[in-house]
Amino acid sequence: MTTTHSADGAVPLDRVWPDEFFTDLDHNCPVPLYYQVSTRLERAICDGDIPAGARLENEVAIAQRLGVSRATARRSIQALVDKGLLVRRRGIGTQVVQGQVPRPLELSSLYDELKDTDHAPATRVLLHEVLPATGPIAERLRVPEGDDVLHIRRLRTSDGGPVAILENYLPGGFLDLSAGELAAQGLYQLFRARGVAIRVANQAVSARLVDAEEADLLGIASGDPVLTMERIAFDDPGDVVEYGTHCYRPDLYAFETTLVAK
Amino acid sequence: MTTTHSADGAVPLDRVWPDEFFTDLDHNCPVPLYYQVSTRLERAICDGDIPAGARLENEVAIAQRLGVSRATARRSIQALVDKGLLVRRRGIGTQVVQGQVPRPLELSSLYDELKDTDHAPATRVLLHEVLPATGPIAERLRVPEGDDVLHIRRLRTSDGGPVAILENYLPGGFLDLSAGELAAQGLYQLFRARGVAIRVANQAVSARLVDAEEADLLGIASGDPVLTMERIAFDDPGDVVEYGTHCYRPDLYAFETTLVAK
DNA sequence: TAGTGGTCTAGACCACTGT
DNA sequence: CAGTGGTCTAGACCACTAA
Repeated sequence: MTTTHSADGAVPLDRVWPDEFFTDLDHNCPVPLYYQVSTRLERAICDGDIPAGARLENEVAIAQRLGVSRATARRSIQALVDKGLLVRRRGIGTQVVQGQVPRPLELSSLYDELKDTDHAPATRVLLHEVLPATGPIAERLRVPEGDDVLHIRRLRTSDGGPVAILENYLPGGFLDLSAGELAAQGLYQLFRARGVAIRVANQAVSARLVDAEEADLLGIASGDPVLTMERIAFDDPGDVVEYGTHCYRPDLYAFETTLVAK
Repeated sequence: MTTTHSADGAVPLDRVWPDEFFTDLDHNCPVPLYYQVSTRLERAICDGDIPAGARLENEVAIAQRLGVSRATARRSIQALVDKGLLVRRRGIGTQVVQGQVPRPLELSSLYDELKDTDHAPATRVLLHEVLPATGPIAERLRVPEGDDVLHIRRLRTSDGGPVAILENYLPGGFLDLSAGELAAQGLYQLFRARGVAIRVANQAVSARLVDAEEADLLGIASGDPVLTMERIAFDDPGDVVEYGTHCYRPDLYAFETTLVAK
């Protein structure tokens, strides 16, 4: 067998690197080089321009072709390894993962998810009140008991049908969030608009039976199950931004994730 | 205010770096330097030896103290940033996240989870058969329809009580997995023992009502809800290793996760 | 302005894999 | 053995933040 083929349509086993996708790298652009490479490479893979199972050229060769250091090339590749698109094996090489399309999804809001998947999200604000934090709420929001917090309850619909009931508590800094704002945008959008970036969140997903009021709101029968999610979200400095307990119609919603081993 | 305090018990606002935790770094050890630093640093944070909210010394100083390059020190810190324990801000510094203990949890098996949390997991094999793959199963396992696959159904108990019913299909390479092995160990343990490393998994969590047989097995009433999980797991080269549909008692189990924003 | 993290380079040596 | 990814170094310049 020779070492280099060029146009064998069937199974390109030899090293692959499509230079043509990387002609417009800009070393003077404010966007980092590794990111430019990474995004282009990701697109080439997702579009199938680099076929599943293909072996990439080795890192030093890639770095040379791109005109960047090996560290930079490596960092670009690492980003896709972390996403589960590429697999590295020492002594072997780097390979595109075999057929599958691992969806991204992480730490996003229901509103964003629905919007991104071409559903039309809408929100009805069922409750909007400021009250002093009771024990359990104060504990979860990490504020002193008795501090004013915002308590909201929303019905989230998608394409007109009810999908979830979202109950949230927010600490003192957000008392001025209006019902109008909450009806028009997702909670996490409002956070972003205020310059609050969610950094970490702890969440637990489970199930229970629906209660009568929820059944009515969600348009399901009493005795039906609901999917539940409880979440505490933290901002950059580690302060609690939101505590929420949500319940979802399990026939309309599931928590889908792609997990990548460390 | 002076720039360096030493023993002000209350609020150590100045830069923090406990040299004493890093006296045993071994440059000749096969375990990577960045990993040695990272694990020690993580423990110091989790044990509270570096208090929540503390600001770390700057990266160049840390690197000097450790006797490593800045890149290595940086990589150690980055690992903890990815875990949500640290926050970096350009022009400001690196800070320990304010009070919380984000649990790890990612791509692990129920068996491991129970074991790690000091519960005693046990497995009863309810079903163990080899059969030709029907359409939907073949599609999910990415094997030709009619290929032999292993179909298993297990009851997982914790401290003697039933927690979940695990139904799985495995492709041809695993037909020889015995019922005895499955009773004694978790599925993912068996994979590891065979040198199969799970790399990526797609999973969806939802809820439904329990059926009569399941209710009996799980020791709950018919009409009760169960938490469901469906998962397809891929190994290093991207081949499907396992397809499973599980159902859990929601009063005994929840999917807990810590999400970190990219 | 001085200090911080964010990026990048051009080397180097090693451990592992196949032949 | 030669080739691969994994790690590490010692520099450098930049963008951002605060005083």
